[in-house]
Amino acid sequence: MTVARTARDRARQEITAEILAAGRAQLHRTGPSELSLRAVARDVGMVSSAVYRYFASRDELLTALIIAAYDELGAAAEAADEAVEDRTDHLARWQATCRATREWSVAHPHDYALIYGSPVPGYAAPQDTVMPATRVIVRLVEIIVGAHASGHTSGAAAPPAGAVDPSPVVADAMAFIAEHSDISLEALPELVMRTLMAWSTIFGTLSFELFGHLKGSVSDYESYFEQTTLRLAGDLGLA
Amino acid sequence: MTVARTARDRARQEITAEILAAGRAQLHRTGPSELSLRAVARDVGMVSSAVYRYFASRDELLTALIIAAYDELGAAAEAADEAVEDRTDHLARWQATCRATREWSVAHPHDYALIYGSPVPGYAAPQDTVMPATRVIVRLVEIIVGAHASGHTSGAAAPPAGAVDPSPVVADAMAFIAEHSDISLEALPELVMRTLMAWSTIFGTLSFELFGHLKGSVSDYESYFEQTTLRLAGDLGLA
DNA sequence: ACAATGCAAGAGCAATGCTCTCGTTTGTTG
DNA sequence: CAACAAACGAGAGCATTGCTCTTGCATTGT
Repeated sequence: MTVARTARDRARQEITAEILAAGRAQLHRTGPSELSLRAVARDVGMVSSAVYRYFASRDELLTALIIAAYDELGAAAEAADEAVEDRTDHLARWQATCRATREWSVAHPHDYALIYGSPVPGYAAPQDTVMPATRVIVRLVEIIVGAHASGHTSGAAAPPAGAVDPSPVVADAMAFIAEHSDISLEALPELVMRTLMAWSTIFGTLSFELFGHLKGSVSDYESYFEQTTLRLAGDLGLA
Repeated sequence: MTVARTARDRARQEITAEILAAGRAQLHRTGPSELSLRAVARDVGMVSSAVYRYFASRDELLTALIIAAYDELGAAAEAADEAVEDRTDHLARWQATCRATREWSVAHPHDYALIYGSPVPGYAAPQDTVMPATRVIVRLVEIIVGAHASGHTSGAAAPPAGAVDPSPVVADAMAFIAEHSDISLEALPELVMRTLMAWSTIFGTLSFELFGHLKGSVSDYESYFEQTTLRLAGDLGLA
């Protein structure tokens, strides 16, 4: 956060925040594709053209909202993990992190759709969004690798017959982790593979729930999710 | 398909199909939320108001396109399964069905986003869409249950310690299968639970791939998907 | 042959994203 | 302190959207 020097700078920051908040509020009422820059302008008592002094386009406003959503979700997940007192109970940490992810998602379905739903066409996520987007999965990786490093594991799911060495497939993911964190996961490609799968399962399940694909198949979404993440933890060898 | 009796009926069916095709084509160029009824009208050489004789609203056009997409995907998956000659090789059938699902999805990303992305706000999927939507998962269930019924299985993943009986959680799904198919899966709640999870993983993975969430983590999407479904098959006990 | 119906066209409404041009306010520089 | 440049808010305007309504024309079944 840069310090606001002049009064104008301060006003600019404030108004920018106001616009973002109004956009946020409108997002909760309508939905990503329905977000109207004019309506946001009305909410903050400005004329539509004035908003363009702060955001060059509707997409730029969306990008800011996307980053905010990623950060909020990431913070919620991290906080839930850190609230677990026994830091060696990796299963509890895993479940808490997953649970917080779901709770934030069902509490903010429109924000969830904004970041995990279909991208708005023609909109390419700028680089600013990638770091906030990784917070949840990075935390999950930390928990899993931490468990394996400290030996708090039971047997993880073994690769089935016919499976090839997943090293080349997950090489990029391993490189990313190696670069952006101090976690060491050399010689654990199968675990990384399973972690990616679990990650996909978690958000696939949430998307299914929030987008209505589980209607008719599952009634108690919370229990279903809980049982799902529990089995994923088992597959990952979390004791 | 009802037989077109009068010339007027025939023209109506033809024009309806033309509108749908134009909508389809436009969808491939832009995206669900960008689909413009006026542009579709222009494509088929009509004025926008004329289209309303065939579809009461933009949402109704979208619904028709959604059903078409579900049916196309379902048909592709079923055809891939049926192309496997050895009907007892349930693993091959599973992999073929999954592979076809992905192939259709990457070939039709916009149609995929239409059915598995964020729903358009205020739009509630009408009842007509639910049966076509179930074709893929029903086929997957058939393969899995068929394998278990005929004994072509190795050990499926066991529920981890602390897991509760998933029966109540998956009761609705079992009731649905019992009603809409002749598959018998009594006393297999854990398998149903794992099947739902695998289903979520498959489409979670596809959503991640198509919506750009795997960028930077996976480079060879095809191999990654293949290895993913292979492990899911293992978890489901497919030999 | 005729009345009823189906249909396409056009005008029109409210709303959208975005651009451009105005004065006005603000901050910096000579 | 004065002058200039940059930032700013307001308003008008453009092209576009989904949708409604009315008006005629063509097709249909009797």
